[in-house]
Amino acid sequence: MAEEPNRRQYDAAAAQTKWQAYWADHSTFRPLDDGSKPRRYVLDMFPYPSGDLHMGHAEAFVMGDVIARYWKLCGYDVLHPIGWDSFGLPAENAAIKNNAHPADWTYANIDTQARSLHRYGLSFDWSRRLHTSDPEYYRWTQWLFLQFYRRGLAYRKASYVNWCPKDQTVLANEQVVQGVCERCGTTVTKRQLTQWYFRITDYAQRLLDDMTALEGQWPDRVLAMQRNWIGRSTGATVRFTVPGRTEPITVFTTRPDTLFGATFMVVAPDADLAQELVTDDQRAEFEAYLERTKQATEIERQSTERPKTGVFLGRYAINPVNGDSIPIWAADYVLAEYGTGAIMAVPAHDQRDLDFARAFDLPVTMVIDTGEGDPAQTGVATAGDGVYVNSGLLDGLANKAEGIARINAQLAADEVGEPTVTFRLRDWLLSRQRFWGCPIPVIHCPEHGAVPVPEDQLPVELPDLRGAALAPQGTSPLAAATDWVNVPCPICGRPSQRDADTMDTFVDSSWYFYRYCSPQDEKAAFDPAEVAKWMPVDQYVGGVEHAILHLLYSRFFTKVLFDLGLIDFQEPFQRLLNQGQVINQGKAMSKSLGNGVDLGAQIDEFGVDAVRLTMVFAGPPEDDIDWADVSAAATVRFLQRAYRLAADVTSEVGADPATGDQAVRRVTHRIMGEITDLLEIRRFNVVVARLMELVNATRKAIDTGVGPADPAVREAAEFTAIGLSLVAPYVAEEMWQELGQPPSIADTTWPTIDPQLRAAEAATMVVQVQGKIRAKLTVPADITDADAEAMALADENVQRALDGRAVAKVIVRAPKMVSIVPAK
RNA sequence: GCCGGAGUGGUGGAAUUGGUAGACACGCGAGAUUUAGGUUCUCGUGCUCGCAAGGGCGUGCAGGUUCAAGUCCUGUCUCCGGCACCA
Repeated sequence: MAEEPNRRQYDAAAAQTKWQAYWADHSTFRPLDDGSKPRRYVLDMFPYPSGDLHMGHAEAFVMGDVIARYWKLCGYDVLHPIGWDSFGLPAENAAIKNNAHPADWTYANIDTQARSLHRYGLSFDWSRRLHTSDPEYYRWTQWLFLQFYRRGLAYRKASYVNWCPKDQTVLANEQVVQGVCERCGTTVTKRQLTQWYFRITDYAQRLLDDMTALEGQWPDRVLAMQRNWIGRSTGATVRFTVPGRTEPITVFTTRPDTLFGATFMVVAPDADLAQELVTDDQRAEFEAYLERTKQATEIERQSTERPKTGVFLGRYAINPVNGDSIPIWAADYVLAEYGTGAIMAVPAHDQRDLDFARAFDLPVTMVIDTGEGDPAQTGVATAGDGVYVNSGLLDGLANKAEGIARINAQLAADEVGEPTVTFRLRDWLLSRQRFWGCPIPVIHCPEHGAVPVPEDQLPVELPDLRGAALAPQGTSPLAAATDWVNVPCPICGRPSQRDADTMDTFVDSSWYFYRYCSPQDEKAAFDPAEVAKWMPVDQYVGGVEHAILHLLYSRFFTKVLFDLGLIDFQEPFQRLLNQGQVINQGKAMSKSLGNGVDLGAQIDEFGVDAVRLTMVFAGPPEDDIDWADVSAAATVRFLQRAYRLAADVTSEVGADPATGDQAVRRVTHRIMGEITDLLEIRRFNVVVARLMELVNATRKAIDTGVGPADPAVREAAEFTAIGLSLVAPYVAEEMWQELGQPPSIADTTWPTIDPQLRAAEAATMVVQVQGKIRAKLTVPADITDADAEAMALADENVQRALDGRAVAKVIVRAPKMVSIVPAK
């Protein structure tokens, strides 16, 4: 049945079209940038342009939008920009398939997403839009790379790297998840390659230390994950002399106090050290073992259940504390990349060492008696506290900290070791053998080696390759583009080659939030003066999937920019909000499960406001939303109810609410006060619940109370519209217009709450006798303690509960509660 | 194993500093409107005993502190997320 035009109904589709145009025409969400207001920067993690927006985007963006719109109403000059992280593999794969250029697919998808973002009613400043794949952007990614290079923070190194056989490219450590490629799920293998790295390990301690400032501002789990990833561990380095070798072997241990129990050593088979130590007699066996190790996938290698394997290298080392000669083995349970790639094995007190000792019949010496039995017999290594035995200077001691201190002192005195800190974090491998990324601005000259491209020749633009020319070959497609690759050396002019790899796309996204501050700058990556005005970011919003990669890299970049003197702060994001996922029927949406929910279809059916409001109301922002558990249809009904309040108000614009009904005002101010508090602590779902209460209360006031002409009802309806504008901006604009107010509601101000009105609502007072509630009395909000007590004792239910007993004690918390303790 | 988080009705979830457990919704039930279905509106809805008035129980489990515990303390179980042969 066709609806007649009705001012008591709002038409979601028409409102969307109308207000999108209005906001664009009036630059409603472009910051004034004139210094007249305090500034705030709200940043959403920028999307990757793979197809249209999905439900997950919708949830993330609405959370950021609530904050941005709230701050704008509170009188801040809000920067809320948007752009695209537009380099990356899917574009390249699409180009190969369609015999096209990756840019075709990329920019077409960006257009699609941009239209959807407009429709979704987000308060973005579109004038600052950027794409990381634009030469105007990646020119400065290259420039930043060169600054890192000059500071010695970008370097080339040959080593075994993670290799994805499907994508035919190397991966950063952070991109290998449980032994498989984070992107395509293929099992990752190892390859020896010479690649570019960023020296993020130099910043490990600072990255760790500065997290204390983020405590309470970032989710605990993100901080925990980063700490975990950085993996600081304290211990000692100990040098073991090796007969027949000038250099000692250095190991790292967290338990130097167990040194007397070190009965053998183990080196990583793929470390250079193993190659060098192995005797000729053992070489054949070692080489065979090394080959097997290299072929083992990460998954096999990481399996804890896997039996220990290894090979004796034919050499011995001297235990520096007791002079014992101990054999040196190679085994793949020792990692070449961690510590020094060699360990002292203490089988009695480390389960891995004990498993190895038992497998190869090596001696086990208990040096800490924990009373749990000798590990050599039980097969269970003991790691707890106990009394030192067989430990020379430590014998009899029962304190681990003291034991470590004493042995460290001894090692220092003998000049064979010292306290040391080691990190799990490894340098960031940034080369990728792919086309659709930022070219590394380096030219390899036979004479001068790696030569930076002069800054005035940036950007090094990508050549026009398409289709099959982009197919994975194990080397970068750029290497085959001879016209592009072959260039003269910038120093000597000799025939040289460009570096044919591109950068990890996480480099692009590690600084985009700086670019937003001066997006059209042609002279610099960013204008330090603009950055000083807006940054650091006040609120960052995005998925927890970036808890380590993107956020750690961005923090690293920020510290380097600080060291370069370009900025004066060391953390880029002051507050972080991780919104949850949108799932359906208990599971992540996926094609194979057939449980996908299409955002566009939801919007077509319910309207943008209802979809946004449903997302916000579903639960706390960090929680996952199961779309099967929520009802967008119910939200549509609520929005219509809210709209009808505005349509019903009959008082004049500007009618003084002070002349209106005070009971209505008390409810309005109490609820809006609560909403303000809830916004500060980001409980947006409860904000919506309170708005529903306000709508219900105002409805009642109109229908069965003071009626639509009371100025207090106008105030309630206006406050409702303003509160609603954060979440459901289109219906809020319609309400605002219906109330006779000039557009846009986004240009009004957040209501001032009258604290007296807020506090003055009548309260329900609970009376407890012996801790049990015996009465609920309605009392004035300003009741005195004495009156409250008297009222409580006068209540007949209370008297019945007292049952004639005398009152021993009364605790009064007027106007909420009176607690009576009877005498025994 | 280590680190982080969470356990509240049939469901999603509320509950600043200890002070009415279950706000607000969904769902469900009853009624009104409607030719019917849907919509809309009203009332009810933690469990339990009771015709009722009014009791008893109740925030994973077991203790404790307190006039008062979802909230604090001790122990314990379960689930989710991250890391993990990291020396």
